[in-house]
Amino acid sequence: MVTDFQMNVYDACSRIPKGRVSTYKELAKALNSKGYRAVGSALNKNPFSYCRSIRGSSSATQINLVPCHRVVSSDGSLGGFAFGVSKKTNLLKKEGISVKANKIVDFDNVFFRIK
DNA sequence: CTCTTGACCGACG
DNA sequence: CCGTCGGCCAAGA
Repeated sequence: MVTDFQMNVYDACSRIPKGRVSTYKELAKALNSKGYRAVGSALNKNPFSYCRSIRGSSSATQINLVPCHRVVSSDGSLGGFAFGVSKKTNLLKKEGISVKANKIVDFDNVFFRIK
């Protein structure tokens, strides 16, 4: 089942624009909480994962999927990913974010602060 | 209700 | 620049 907390996490996460990244801490803060770890756990169970084949590619912009790969650790390192960090790296690069040695390049520049 | 387990964080040595 | 440690918080056993 999906708890309220988790939904809040997914919602906050989905606000991160393409080509930018945020942190677990920032997400928690947006939820008015200090449960950084809990946020990570929630993303881990993310039922709306980006890796789920975006079939059709038809047209519609119905993407209600949560871009959980745009969430990294507060020190700029990648953090984790349910389908493997390498997968996460690829997705990020595909969006124009460079990653090196398991860290976001120019982190301060691509960091997105949630309202 | 009480552990235990994380995609975490910050301070310290 | 490591590795450890204590603190956080939600879920699940």
